[in-house]
Amino acid sequence: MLVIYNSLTKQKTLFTPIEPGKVRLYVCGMTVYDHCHIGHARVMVVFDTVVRYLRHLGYEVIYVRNITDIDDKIIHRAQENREDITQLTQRFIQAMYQDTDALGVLRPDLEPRATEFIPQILAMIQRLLDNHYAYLTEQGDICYAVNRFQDYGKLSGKHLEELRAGERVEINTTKQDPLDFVLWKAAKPGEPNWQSPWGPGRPGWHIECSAMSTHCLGNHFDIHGGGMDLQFPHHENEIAQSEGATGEPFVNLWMHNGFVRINEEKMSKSLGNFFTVREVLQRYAPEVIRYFILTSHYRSPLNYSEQNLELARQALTRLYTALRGLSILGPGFFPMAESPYQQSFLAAMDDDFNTPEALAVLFDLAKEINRLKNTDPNQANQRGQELSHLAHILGLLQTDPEQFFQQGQAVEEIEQLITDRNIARQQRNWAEADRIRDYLKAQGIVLEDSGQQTTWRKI
RNA sequence: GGCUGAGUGGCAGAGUGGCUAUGCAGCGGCCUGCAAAGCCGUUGACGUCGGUUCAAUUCCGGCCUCAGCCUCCA
Repeated sequence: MLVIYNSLTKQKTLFTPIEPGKVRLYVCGMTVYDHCHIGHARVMVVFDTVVRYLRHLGYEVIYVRNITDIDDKIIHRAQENREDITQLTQRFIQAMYQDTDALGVLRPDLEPRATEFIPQILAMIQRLLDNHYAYLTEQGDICYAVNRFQDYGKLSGKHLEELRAGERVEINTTKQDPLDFVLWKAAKPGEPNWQSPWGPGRPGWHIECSAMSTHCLGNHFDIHGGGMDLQFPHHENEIAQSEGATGEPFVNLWMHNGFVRINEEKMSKSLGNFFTVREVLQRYAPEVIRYFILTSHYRSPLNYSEQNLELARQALTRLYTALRGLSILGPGFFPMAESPYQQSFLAAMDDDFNTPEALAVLFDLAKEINRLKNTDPNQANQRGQELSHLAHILGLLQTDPEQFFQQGQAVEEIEQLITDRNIARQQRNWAEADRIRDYLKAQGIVLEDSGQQTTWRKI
């Protein structure tokens, strides 16, 4: 029985899809004006894991993750670069795919882009105007009238009065209420724009997600996700827009993942303390980054540090070591019916996607495999199969162990040296054998002798 | 100031009203030419002050500290 924490009710509740057996899920994706950083990687990996698990449970999942390809930051960046906007966004969309593919993030089923949904956006704004949730300002913008929406603040636990008290003074505004937000921005000279009944302009940030999610998944769908920082105002505004326009409940369950932190501080663009995925990939295998993300529960903070990445590398090494030398058929094969490991794993994942606990089960399994390797190779293979099967749900352990250990090293040279060393060992020339081993160790290659065989791995 | 969330052993990080989380590191042993890996055993913890209870790290309350949102942000 899958239980998920709902940001809307601030409680864990039994997950019940609107339509039995089907899950409709929307996640706020990237604004494509720069490379993915580790914070983006976390959203991608977390919800990829959610989708993988839902599918494992047998749900038919429609996973939608949008791309924001028009907004202020994109326009500014394009101006800075003296680059065409489409060229800029295309470039970073490609870069995003490189990063997410590396991390084992499966592509969403639908990936709507704001610029491709202008008609739907205009239609929704028109409905909001018709329903008196929106108004035209003197500047020609369309704004959402926050006080018209009864439940405004229900997601973030905020009240209009309190928000107003802390409001910063905005100058030159023609809004009726400082908390009102823009649905449609009238075009300024030189800015990209689209035709609308209210003149040329472009969509505000929040409206695209309302238009795209309801268009792709229907007015009322199961799960909406994103980073914690989107809870307010972005998701709050999405609710106001969608429910205001459709008159139906928008989303049953809101999931928000925690931040990546550096030195007890949020990793963010504005603080400038971020690492891009491609930077980190230069030093760590992609799977290490994925593992690292899954070591902490998705709602907890994730502390980024070189040391923690190193811990992740070592932990993953232990799992791959257990798999080493076994014959694994692939994640689809899993002959065992009743298994205490599988049971614990599923129980952990059923409890709001508790990946740290699920990973702990993988280590229990690894220990069992290591024991069995000497006593019952057949059983060891079976458990190895199980390990691979369960890890697959998390998107882990899907490469060949030797490949993981070798990581693009000059394999032939190393194996020649190992052969040389083993000849020396046969001749009981320990000095020479140790010299070769130390030489390789200095290059980060560790040798392991077992019986007649010598294996190696890159640290 | 308002609203969230968190404080667990050397580090990372789950969890539980009484029973070993897990990984890395440490200690003792097995294995090994010596190692490495692996296996067996083992040390070590729940911010603080009260309350509830036979029993609290786990429930309740106060306090302290930290992070986040309230402005673009995953």
